[in-house]
Amino acid sequence: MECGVRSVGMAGVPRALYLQPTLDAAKSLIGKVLLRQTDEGPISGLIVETEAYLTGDPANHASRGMTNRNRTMFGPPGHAYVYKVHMQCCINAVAQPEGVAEAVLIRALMPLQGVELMRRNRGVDDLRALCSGPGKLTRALGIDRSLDGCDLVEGPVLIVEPDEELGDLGLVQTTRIGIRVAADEPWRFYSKAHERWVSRKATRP
DNA sequence: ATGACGATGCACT
DNA sequence: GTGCATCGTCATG
Repeated sequence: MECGVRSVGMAGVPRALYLQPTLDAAKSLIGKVLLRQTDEGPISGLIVETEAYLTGDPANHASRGMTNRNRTMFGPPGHAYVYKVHMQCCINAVAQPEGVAEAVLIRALMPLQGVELMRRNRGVDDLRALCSGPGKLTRALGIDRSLDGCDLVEGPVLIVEPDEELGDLGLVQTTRIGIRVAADEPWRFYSKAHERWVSRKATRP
């Protein structure tokens, strides 16, 4: 039986997850499932890598106030902030009560459902390359800016519990990737048990 | 109207 | 490790 999703129409993880301190929310999202419902069926993957973006953090898109691009970050928790960078889109879960504007970037997935759709969407065959980066995984799941603001508790993009117990993940905490400011803050998290699926391993333990 | 700049990915050394 | 394609967004004039 295929792992990852029970049925279409299920609810996402409770909104309370996104009201924890954002670093805790980023840890809690490791081992959950990101699910996109499409006409051709579900596409999903286990969240294995995240990053937190906090208040007063110069790398946070919201750190210089609300703009047209980042307005979703200032909205209610548990919604998807989808933004474009270069040619890619990236997806975040908005954390904290409305107006606070913190978020968790989803950086890598272990593919679960809809792998052939992912291969078609990405135009690559290698399973390990399908979702091992924030721009790769959105492309694999068919997520673009039209889904900005979507409720991750209700869909059509959701974060749900995995349907099997995962055991010990061995959470790794390390520095964030691809930023020029606040680059030393250890606000990236990944599952050591799923290290082969992450975008990049920690350089120093 | 225009210029600077990416929370990237990929090709290449 | 380095270089760069490529374009939406934002700040500025």
